Amino acid sequence: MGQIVREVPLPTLRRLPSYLNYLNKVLSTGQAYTSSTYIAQELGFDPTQVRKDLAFTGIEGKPKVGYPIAALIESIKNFLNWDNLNDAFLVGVGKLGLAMLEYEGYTQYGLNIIAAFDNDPDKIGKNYCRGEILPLDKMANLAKRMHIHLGVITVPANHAQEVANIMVAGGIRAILNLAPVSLCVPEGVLVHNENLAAGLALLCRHLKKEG
Amino acid sequence: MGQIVREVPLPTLRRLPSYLNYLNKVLSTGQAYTSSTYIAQELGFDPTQVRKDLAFTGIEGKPKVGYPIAALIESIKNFLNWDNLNDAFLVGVGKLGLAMLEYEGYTQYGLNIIAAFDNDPDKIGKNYCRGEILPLDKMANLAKRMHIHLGVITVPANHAQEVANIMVAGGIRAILNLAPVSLCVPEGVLVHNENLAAGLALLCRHLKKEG
DNA sequence: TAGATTGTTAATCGATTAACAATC
DNA sequence: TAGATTGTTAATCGATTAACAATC
Repeated sequence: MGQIVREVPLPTLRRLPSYLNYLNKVLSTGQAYTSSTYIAQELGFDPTQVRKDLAFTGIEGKPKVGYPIAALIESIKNFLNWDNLNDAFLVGVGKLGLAMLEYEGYTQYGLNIIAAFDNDPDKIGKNYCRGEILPLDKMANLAKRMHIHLGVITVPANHAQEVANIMVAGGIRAILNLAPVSLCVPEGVLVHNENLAAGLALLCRHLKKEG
Repeated sequence: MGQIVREVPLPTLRRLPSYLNYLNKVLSTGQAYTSSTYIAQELGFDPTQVRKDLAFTGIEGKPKVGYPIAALIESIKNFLNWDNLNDAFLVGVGKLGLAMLEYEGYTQYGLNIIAAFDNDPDKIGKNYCRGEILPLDKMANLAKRMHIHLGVITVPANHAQEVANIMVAGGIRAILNLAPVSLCVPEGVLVHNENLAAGLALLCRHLKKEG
């Protein structure tokens, strides 16, 4: 697994998008400043935690006043690399893949899927909302040529590792894996497994406890 | 012996599905026993952690031998309430909602979506793969009558809280929220927010660091 | 100023990892 | 038996929360 030197705590990184959501909401009301107390109350966090999290992004607050909202949003976005879109390739144009391709909102989170691949001859050449489905065997070369570093895997579980290998061969260094398996990748490549199993475990266990 | 039922650590709960994945794979090779060492190696965990996690489900291993795979799978499934399917209502038949409805694999994770709701007149009455889309205003009553306790939210962010309120009114006690907002629900109701923002934060930050 | 708020250091809490006796 | 493995207690690590001086 890709081992990374981690200067920012992972929980902090995971919370930053929540701050962004809240801050955007408050900004649209015309407010200019907000404080860790308000943010914490709204999101159910601890105020100290909020201050520490935000400090990682480099923002400086003003005692008595709080944080300038617009600057704070920029600071978080910059920290997450969300001020520039990260171009990505998606592999696996099934139902889930198509839903990903057609959803517009991911640009808000720095993700810009610019091409989709599959190895099903029935799909290759077909058009989706924003382009044509390309053959999987062109992916690695294209990724190299276009300097794509982010990949999205939406193939069935039994093909996910194979696709990951191809992505790595194409120079991709960060993979959003929506297949329900954990993947092996070399050092330096980061995989994030996003599948519903863990969430359902929490929810189903909760229901079991409550009877 | 009469044990104090200690609350299960959340990280443990999140890891249990990974064990299940691995164990099912090994079971299909015909092996009867496996050990914490092997499991840990395969999944990149610590062997002690594996033993502690598994102990929470009530399984007992045999020194020198390890854990009986079939029994362990049953133990985990039972612990997660995944041996019985949890019937669920889904609200919001957009692209993502439809992908959820058409994917068959969630039954493996204890989820069984038995009805889909929307408030778009153009969608109500239309059929998806396994049924008819129902009007949202029938949802709360139906949930009560059918004793549905699990809900899936796949509406746009700005309607998610409203839908959550209706679910709670209908007696739903566990919500899988796929809209990119955090929801307020009363004590006793568990919401799991499943959106890609946190994962993308990790991946995009990784790319930024690596240049 | 007075009071709210930041930024930081210290204390607490919980999860992970290490050590090891008991087991078959 | 001998050696691998479990289950449990102790040590470590990291994140959260508390306390508080500095600030405007």
